[in-house]
Amino acid sequence: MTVSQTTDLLRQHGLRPTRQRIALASLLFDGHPRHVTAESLSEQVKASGIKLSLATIYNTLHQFTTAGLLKEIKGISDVTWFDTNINSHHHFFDTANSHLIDIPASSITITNLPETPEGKVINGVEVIVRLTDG
Amino acid sequence: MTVSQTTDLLRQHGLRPTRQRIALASLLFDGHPRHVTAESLSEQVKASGIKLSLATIYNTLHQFTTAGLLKEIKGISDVTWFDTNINSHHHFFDTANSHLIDIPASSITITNLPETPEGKVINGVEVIVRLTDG
DNA sequence: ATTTTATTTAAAATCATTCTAATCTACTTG
DNA sequence: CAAGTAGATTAGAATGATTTTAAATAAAAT
Repeated sequence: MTVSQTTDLLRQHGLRPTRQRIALASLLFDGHPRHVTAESLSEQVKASGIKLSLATIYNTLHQFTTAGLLKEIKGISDVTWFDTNINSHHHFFDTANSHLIDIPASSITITNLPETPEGKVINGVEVIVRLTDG
Repeated sequence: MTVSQTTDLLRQHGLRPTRQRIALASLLFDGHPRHVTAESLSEQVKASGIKLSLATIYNTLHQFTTAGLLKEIKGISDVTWFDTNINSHHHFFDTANSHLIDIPASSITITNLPETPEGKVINGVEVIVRLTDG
């Protein structure tokens, strides 16, 4: 993606095409699917000789997410939950009040899962159904 | 559950029945399913007039988890991930190296999901298939 | 060119969680 | 039952991810 294409992309999403956003968008939207953390992206940025503050990387990742250019993989809030139900099961997570509700394992069927990568085994499957006020 | 029953439960799982563990086990294993964070449990503890350090609550939650009395709801590690794939899809999470691999949404089927609670709507479904070296 | 408004940044702050090192308590052995 | 020892608890410091603050800078509008 050229700088001018990146500029257009940013403008189309209501974001000023700053030097920093252009640099990050160029790294992120090269056509290959990519999973990044603020830290991993910061390392890529450094490796490519650009200097950006970590705060800007956090800001930009959130702005891109709000703009619909990225998706945040959320899990269940940012704290660790423990469950007295030790059987295999899943959860509703009510984002309005951070409450969890159990979903029986029997409610979820997984079909045509891609092959697990060579040398790896499945250790657990966790399904989170995120609820908001309707 | 009586104190002596709680004591037995702890011993059966190789844990010394200390005052603190008995207090926490009594709160947690009252027969009702329960979802707690260290913080929420700490508040319950305070509300019931007992004094325990937060470090002990963290220690104990992990010990109970290791002993198989609790299950930790893990999500994807402890950092926030962003994905350039904005379509609905799911993930393998390789715990050995913290790598994510996309799973197409079409691979997962959800059946007989319990009714969503009154006034709530489903905002998203996230499936995490945890991988370990096998 | 000037002004307005948004963006970036370094540094401090925050929040969940873990670590440290000292004290204490449960279990074991004499 | 009295010590001893291994394990547990704790306050407080440390850590690590993320957010906030407030000042400096850059983009857009006039």
